[in-house]
Amino acid sequence: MREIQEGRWAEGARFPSDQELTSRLGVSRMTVRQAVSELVNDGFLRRDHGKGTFVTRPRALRRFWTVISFTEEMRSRGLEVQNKLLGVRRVIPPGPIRKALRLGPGERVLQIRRIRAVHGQPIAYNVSNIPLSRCPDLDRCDLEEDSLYLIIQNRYGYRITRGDRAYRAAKPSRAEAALLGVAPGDSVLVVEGATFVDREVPIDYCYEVYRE
Amino acid sequence: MREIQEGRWAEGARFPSDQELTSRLGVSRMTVRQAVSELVNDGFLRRDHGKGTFVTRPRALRRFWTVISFTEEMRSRGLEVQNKLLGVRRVIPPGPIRKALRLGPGERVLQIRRIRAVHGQPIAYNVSNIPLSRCPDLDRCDLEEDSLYLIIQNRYGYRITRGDRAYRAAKPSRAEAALLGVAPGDSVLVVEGATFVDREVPIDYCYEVYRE
DNA sequence: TAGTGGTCTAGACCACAAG
DNA sequence: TTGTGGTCTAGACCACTAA
Repeated sequence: MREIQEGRWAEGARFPSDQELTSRLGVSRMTVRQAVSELVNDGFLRRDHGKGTFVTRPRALRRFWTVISFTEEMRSRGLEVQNKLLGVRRVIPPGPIRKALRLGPGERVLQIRRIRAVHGQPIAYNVSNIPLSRCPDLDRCDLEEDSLYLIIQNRYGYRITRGDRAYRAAKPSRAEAALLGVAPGDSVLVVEGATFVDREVPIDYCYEVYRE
Repeated sequence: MREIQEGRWAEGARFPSDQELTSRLGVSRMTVRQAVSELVNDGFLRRDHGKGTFVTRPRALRRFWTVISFTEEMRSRGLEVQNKLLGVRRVIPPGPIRKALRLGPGERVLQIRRIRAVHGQPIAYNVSNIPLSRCPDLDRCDLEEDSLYLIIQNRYGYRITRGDRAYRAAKPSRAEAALLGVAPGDSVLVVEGATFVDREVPIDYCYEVYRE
């Protein structure tokens, strides 16, 4: 009973209710719901409790926020994210990071090390480096609770406009393997790069290791 | 009835059968199946028809290939991709692209323009620039059928090792809006950058516009 | 053959939204 | 109050797998 397909419905149009499909197709309601659920999962329909079922444009497959922010990417997939703070320090960054952030020789950054977990399983190890001159007293915020980029935008009034990322497959260091719960020989995905606000001002240089 | 959670099962271990859960928890089988289906969808369990249900490690949320290759990313989500070839030309690339690809002044690239579609809906506009010196006669391959990066690896023996990408939200050009079927004022995601093989040799400079 | 998952039935009660 | 989706029941038959 899978003959319900997308027949060029207009976006936002009302889709037949469970009851209507049940009687029209002569199948039981559980069967209807299962078929409709597939279309909902594929992003063609949206159910509103008490209101009805509606045709929706298939959700965008990539959006600026979902590629730039780990938290947003996971949420867009309907997964809950836990951030575990490993450490927060004010440090003078190494040369390449200083360069990428366009900082003067003595300027310090806030180095934030975190483990991102989904369903309690560690997924990624993340190090962010944020210039203190651009986000003063960032270490007074609740960095464990919510999206770092949300804080940067809401508390400091920046607008994040661009993200540069380099992707490569690699072997984790011993410490990274231990943090992610993988074998040292396993392959991991390393993502690295700067995030920019407003007029091309770098606000973060992040280094991430994803379990693969 | 959602009290079935992940209780640190070993990977590959057998999960209780529907029947066993039904009698053990005192609920009906449809209820059990719905709860188990959620765990299957979230990647914690795998069902094998006739064999049983097994614990599986949650699938990786980001892998090198799924962030580097559009085709692979869509396939990993269980979606079918269609590539529509708009045009293939041998051209001398503009300065910034020539620089990113580390080409000499007169060297030519194969410019490949494509529309990527999922479920018949256009999702992205993509322009790849591939040095002909590194992939001679690439225009003789079937570029519509399959993954460009698969061809580069299989036919030319390269191993793709790194991808650099810059992400930004933008407004589409009039031509891009028309190709993607969006309004000119809508926001789109622009992705741009080089892909590298082996010893940091750039093999592609791609420019992509995603519907948002 | 016995056990598993895949699908389906014909009901039921509930929570939510709108008139 | 009515109609909607969310959840659940207690069965049933089928296809697949392995002994």
